[in-house]
Amino acid sequence: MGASLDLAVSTVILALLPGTAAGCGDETLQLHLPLVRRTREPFDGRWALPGGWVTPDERLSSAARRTLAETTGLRPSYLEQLYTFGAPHRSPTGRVVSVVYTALVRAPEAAAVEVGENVRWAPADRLPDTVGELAFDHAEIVDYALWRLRTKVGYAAIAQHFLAEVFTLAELRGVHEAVLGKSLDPANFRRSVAASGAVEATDEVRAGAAHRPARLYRAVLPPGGATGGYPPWQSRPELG
Amino acid sequence: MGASLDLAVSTVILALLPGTAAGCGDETLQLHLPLVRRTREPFDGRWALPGGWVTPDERLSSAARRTLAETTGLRPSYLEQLYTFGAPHRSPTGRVVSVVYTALVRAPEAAAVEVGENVRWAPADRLPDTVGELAFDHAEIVDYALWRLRTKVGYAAIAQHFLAEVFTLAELRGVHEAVLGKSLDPANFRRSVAASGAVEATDEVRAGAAHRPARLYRAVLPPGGATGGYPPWQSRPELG
DNA sequence: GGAATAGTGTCTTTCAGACATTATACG
DNA sequence: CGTATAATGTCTGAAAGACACTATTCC
Repeated sequence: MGASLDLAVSTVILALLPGTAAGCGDETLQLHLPLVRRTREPFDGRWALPGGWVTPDERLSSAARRTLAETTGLRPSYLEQLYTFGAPHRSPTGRVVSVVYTALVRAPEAAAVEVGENVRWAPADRLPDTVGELAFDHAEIVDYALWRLRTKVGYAAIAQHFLAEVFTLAELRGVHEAVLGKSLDPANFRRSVAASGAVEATDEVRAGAAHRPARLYRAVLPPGGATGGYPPWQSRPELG
Repeated sequence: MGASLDLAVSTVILALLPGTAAGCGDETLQLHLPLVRRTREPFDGRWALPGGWVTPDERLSSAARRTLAETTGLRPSYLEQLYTFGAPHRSPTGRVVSVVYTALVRAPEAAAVEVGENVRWAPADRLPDTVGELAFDHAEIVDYALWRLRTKVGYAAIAQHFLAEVFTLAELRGVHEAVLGKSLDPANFRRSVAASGAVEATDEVRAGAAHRPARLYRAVLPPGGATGGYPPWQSRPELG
């Protein structure tokens, strides 16, 4: 029946880490992703997205979770199917179709990744400068994942997956600013987030800084009780 | 390397046809899709989405075009990857991963489809009433395709793919109304379409009706010259 | 009190929606 | 001339952006 081809999953894992880039001496947050170095042909020595083969009995999202855990040890706070890439000559070794996922991880988990000779974090916007050309068509895949995150953050509540369970609005705004690459007006950001109903105030504050303490908020999952009008699943466990 | 599984493509083909549904005696346009009847197990006798297996040397989108042409004879004016479904037990006969595409076809082409014992058009919103339960998870897939079309028609210029090369704004509005299932204010629709830059006026009009002739418009492809800020490809030939 | 950020108020612009009005065809 | 739709004008309310202002904490 089916053709003789190999089905893989790859994941664009994104985390917000302090900008290690040149000229960013400050606390600037920057999108980073973990890459793994290939240790065999094709593209031996080049950096690539974490991934692996799909086994017969697991769902695609489970394969994504498993392979990214195996290669990086990470467990994402958010996982979403991005796109399926299957051009005939993506891989020089034969036909490979890759179902690509996007994952978001929080900074503490990201920091726990054991970086080594064959695993490293790289700033998502400056991949060629830092790690050279990626293997396969992975550079294109990363570009698409970034485009989608940047557009989606405008209408869906996903930025919180970069943060802890409770967070201040300034922290949430920092995430948006880092993702979009521009600064946002604190007052207007506060209003639009409040109006969206995506967060609810807790009765706690974050004190300790040299200014008025900030209230802590928590993400509120689906607006209504149904899917909120967005993807039919994505709020259900997963689908496949 | 890869697991032993079968890779298929299926396509949700959508056309706007006069509503044949009960209670719709008028010119009401309604979203329809062609279904094919299965002639073997599993789901023998049930209706299913057109599709087939991916061959080793064709891109996924080509496989979608080929299989939908083979089963229905259609050649779509628009084709876009929707989602990849791969739950372990979607098919009782073994692991099947389906890359699903959405296609839009114009009414004249749709009318040319040879309907028969094993091919028919069905109204997209009333599938259970007209054709019973679809095979596999195809009902869920159709729901998702409809959801995506309805959300996308709000921000992307895709409704024109249901129309001929030139069209009046009333025709374009009729498409939007049929897709969204609600009527739109002609004046406001005209303004928003003009502001989007998605259409340009020709110097021709459509006369012959008992009222002032309507100007004909043509779709203008990518707003600027680049991708217009939307998916990195989707304006390029195809990718993946 | 000074510095710094949290949080509010307000003005303007933009845009969607409701709806009135004018324009131009056919019969 | 009547009718029907094309196309334009205008008003209103909601939301986004710019920015002034008040509130509260640490030092």
